[in-house]
Amino acid sequence: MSKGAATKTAILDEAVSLASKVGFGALTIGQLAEQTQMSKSGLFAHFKSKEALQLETLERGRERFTDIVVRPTLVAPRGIQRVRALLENWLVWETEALEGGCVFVTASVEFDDQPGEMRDALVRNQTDWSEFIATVAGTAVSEGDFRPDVDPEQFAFAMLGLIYAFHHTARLLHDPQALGHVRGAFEQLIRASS
Amino acid sequence: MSKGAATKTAILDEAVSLASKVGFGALTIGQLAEQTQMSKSGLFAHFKSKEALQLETLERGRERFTDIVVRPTLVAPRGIQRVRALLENWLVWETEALEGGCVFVTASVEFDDQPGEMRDALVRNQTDWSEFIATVAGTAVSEGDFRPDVDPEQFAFAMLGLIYAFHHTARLLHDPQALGHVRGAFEQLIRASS
DNA sequence: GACTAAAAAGCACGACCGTGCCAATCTTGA
DNA sequence: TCAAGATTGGCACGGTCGTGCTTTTTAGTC
Repeated sequence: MSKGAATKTAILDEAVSLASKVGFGALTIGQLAEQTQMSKSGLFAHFKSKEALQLETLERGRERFTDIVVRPTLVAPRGIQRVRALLENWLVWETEALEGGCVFVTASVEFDDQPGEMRDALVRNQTDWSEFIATVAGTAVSEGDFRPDVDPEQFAFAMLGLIYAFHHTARLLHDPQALGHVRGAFEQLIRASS
Repeated sequence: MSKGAATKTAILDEAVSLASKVGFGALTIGQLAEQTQMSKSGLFAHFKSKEALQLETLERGRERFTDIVVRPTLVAPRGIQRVRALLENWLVWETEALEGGCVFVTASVEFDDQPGEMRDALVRNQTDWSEFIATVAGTAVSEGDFRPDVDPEQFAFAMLGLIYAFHHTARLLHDPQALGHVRGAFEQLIRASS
C-alpha cells in the first residue's frame, strides 16, 4: 500500500469514529485535520469535496461492519443458530465497534430528507442489510427451525426494530437494562417464530 | 397573548418543522429568520442563545406530541383498546405531524453523545415516554387483557423498537410495506402478550 | 544519489455562523 | 393621546466553514 493510500485509510478510520460521535454533517474537515495532525489542505487533497469525504467515510464504515457482523455471522451453522449469531454480532457492533454508536443510524437520520449521493448510498446499504437479515431468517425457515409461515421480511423488520430500540435506549438513556430487554424481546420473537 | 409571544410561537413552530428536516445542529438562525421573514437579530432577540432556541424548539415539539399522541390515547378505554390507540396515534405523529419525521428521533441521535442541557432534556422526555408506554401496557395487564406475567417495561421496549423500525424504514427507504410490517409485528406482540 | 511524481502544507477567498450593540418602530396601558 | 416599554431591524465583530492555487517536502524509481 502506497503512503497516500495508508494515510487515506487512517483518515477515514478517524472520520468514521468522529462521524459516529458528531454526525456526518458536523464532520468537519478542520476538525478531522486536527485529529489526524494534518493540515486542512493536505487532508482535503485526498478527497475532492466534502461529499466525497462523507461517501468514503460511509464506505469505510460498511467495510468495518462487514468484518464485525456479516462475516462472523456467516460462519455460524445455518438455521436458528445463525439467527442468534446475527443478534450477538450485531450487538458487538452496537456496543464495542464505535465510540459514538452505529454510523448508519446516525447517517440515516441525517440524510433521510436530503436527496443526494449520500442518501442513495444509504438506501443501498440499508436495503442490502434488510435483505441479509431476511435471508438469514429464511434459512431458519428452510432448515425447519422456524415455522413455514414465518415471513422473513416481517422477521427482519421486527429484528431491526429491536436493535434500534437498543441503540436509542442504551445510547441516550444509558439504561443498564437495555441489553436484557433486547435479548428478552429477541427470545420472544424467536418463540413466536418457532 | 401578547404580540411577542405570538411571534415566538410562530417562530418555534417553524423551528420544529425545520429541525425535523435538517436536525437541531443544522437548524440555523439565519435560515430560520429567512423562513419566518424576520431579521436575524430580531429573531435572535427572542432567545438569548442558540442552545435556548434548541431547547424551546424541543419543548414546542413535546407540546405538539402531547396533543397528537398522549391526550387522544388517554381518552380510549383502559386496557388493550388503549394500547391499540397508542399505536395508531403514534403512527399519526410519525406520518402526518411533521414533514421531516419525529424530532425526538432526530434529536436523540444528534445529542446522545453530547453532554449538555439538550441531552438532559431529551433524557427526561424519553424516560417519561417509556414510562407512559409501560403504564398503558400495565393497564392492559391489570384489566386482564394481557397475561399477568407480561412485563410492561419489556413491552414498552418492544413497542419502541417497532416505531423506530417504522421510522427508519418509511423515511429512508420509502418502503410502502412499512405500515403493514409495523401493524403485523404489533399484532404478533399483542398475541404474545395476551 | 538524482530525478520525478506524489503528498502535504501555506495561504487566501467568499460565505455563513452565533452574537452583541444601538437605533428605529411598534404595542400597550393609563 | 402619549409616554414607556417591548419588539424588531441595521450593522459589525471574530470565527469557522469548504475550497481553490501555489509552493515545499517527501516517497519511489532508475
